Amino acid sequence: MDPVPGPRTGRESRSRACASAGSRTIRGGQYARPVTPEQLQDVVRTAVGAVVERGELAVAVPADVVIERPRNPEHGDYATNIALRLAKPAGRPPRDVAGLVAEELRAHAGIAAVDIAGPGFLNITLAQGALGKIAVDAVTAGEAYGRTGTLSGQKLNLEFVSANPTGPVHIGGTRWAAVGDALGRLLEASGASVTREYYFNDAGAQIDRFALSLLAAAHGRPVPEDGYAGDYIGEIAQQVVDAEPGLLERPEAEQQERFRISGVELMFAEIKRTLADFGVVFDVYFSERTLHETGALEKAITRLRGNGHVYEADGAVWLRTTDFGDDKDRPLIKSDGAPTYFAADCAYYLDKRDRGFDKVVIMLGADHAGYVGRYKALAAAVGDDPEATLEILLGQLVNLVKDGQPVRMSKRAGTVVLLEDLVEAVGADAARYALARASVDQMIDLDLDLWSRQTNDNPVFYVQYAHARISSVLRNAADLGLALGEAADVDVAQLTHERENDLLRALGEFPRVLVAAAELRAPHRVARYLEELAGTYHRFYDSCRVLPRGDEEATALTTARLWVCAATAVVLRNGLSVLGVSAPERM
RNA sequence: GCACCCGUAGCUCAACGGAUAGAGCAUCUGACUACGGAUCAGAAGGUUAGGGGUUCGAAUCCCUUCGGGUGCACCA
Repeated sequence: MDPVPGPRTGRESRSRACASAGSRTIRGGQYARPVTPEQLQDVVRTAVGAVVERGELAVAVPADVVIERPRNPEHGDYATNIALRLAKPAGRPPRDVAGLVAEELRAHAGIAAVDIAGPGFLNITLAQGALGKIAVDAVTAGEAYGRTGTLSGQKLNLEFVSANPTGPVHIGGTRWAAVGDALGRLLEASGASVTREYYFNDAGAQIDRFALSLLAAAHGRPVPEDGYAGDYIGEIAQQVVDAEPGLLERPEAEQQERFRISGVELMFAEIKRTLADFGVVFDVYFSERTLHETGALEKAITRLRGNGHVYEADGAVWLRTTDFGDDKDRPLIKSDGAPTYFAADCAYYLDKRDRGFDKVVIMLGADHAGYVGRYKALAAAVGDDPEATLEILLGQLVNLVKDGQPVRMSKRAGTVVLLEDLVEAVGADAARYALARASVDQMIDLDLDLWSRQTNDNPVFYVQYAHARISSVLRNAADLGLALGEAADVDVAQLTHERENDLLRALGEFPRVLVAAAELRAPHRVARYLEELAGTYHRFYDSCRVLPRGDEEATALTTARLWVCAATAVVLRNGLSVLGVSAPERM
């Protein structure tokens, strides 16, 4: 995928310019009317700097200032805990520190009020009507709203799913498809260059078993020991036979080879198609076999040996991963001379690094948690700092529940719930949303009965409905001949209703939500935010009439509210887009 | 036995060390002769598994007990 430079908003570049301007005292200067948390952050930082400069406080001006959106509306538009943070280093009671900073902030033109609350929180109320600018910013930026450059310059390789082409993608892989793809979009929204990669094993015992299973199926024989069952085996076997008439009369070894090659090809095509229908497309599908064929494997071992971490014992070749915190050393080459899967992992990691990726990110299921130690060790063994170049994200597995009973899964027995089953039951949007809205640390119980009912239990409808509703309002506005007009002509000061302010503050949070979600590798935060935003819009809609009724005339307030609607639609669209979920204009 | 993840409302799940722990669904009570009621307002529902500790402040960090999941191969 092409690197997305992440168009920046003017707001952000101003923010950066200010950050580097130092702690100069600015009274109503840089941000005459700060409205976004980012702007307020700079204002607070500047205020602290001024207090320090006057010698009233002996602390270093903090680089990051936490601006929160208080849950309780009585606590103002924004709040900061800066005084609580500075109290200890300053050797002063929090409320004293708060008083000094508050006084400085009150002098700022765009700030209407500053209250000291509780242990020393500063509750900040902005000038009346100031928040409306957020709507103008969002609409003006459009698809770029929320995109930042916090990760710009980073070249990341994001590997996920990586299911072997011996069967269809099951529910576990589906979770990584949904979360991994969303994470990719999220990282791109923060300015990173992301390559989505799928590593597949097309050499080795698993594939042999797959080929033997196809062979058996084609001859009507029972599934071999350790073979794969499932309807798809018979179907693929049939496809191979159809494509190569007379295959079954050739020597068995030759047949097996043909089934292996064609079978993998067909199975993989099926996997790609299913994933594409799910909205997930990889930039690179990396074949393990190529690592063997190009000699990359030997080169990797040679390099590890050169670094002095390889030894031989019991006829096998080992990597001393215990030098880097692993539980036990890992074999690279078995005593029978065959390379291990781990050896291919080493070569693969080096290949990614050679391709210029700053960081290698791998998403694994919890059933692969045991691999983290050896991965980290191999990165260290080639001379990298694993903390900097390798990130392994572990996700808990998906539990299936049907009739109140857990569904046991076994790929080889053919009792699996597949990606396509889930999509067929609830649709791609709901499936992606539901899987992406839970933290990956959380094991999720997926009730198949509930999902197959296709009821409104899924919050994705709530979010999508908000978008459809806004679309309807904007359509009706167009029918009435009402347009947004130019940004410069909007009188945002008209927006003073409490529900409007709630909504505007929520819209202003979006960029920070994306930044935090990207940093924490937590796409589910975006989903949670969207649910909250949808609710905030519905409440606004309920108490703030947008369009004129009957023969009423449109007013400046009408236009301003249309901007608020349009801005909300922009954020819902951008947020859903990160999750790979559609934002329908009608439902 | 060792390691990692988890334990939050009846259910499914949120909550960068911050204020009164939040949503959706389910339950109860209300609101449609004007922008989509797939909505909104309100109620009820919690000792954040239990116990210690760290500090201005802990669901969050540390220790510990209990409970659940996963992994501990010269398999891939």
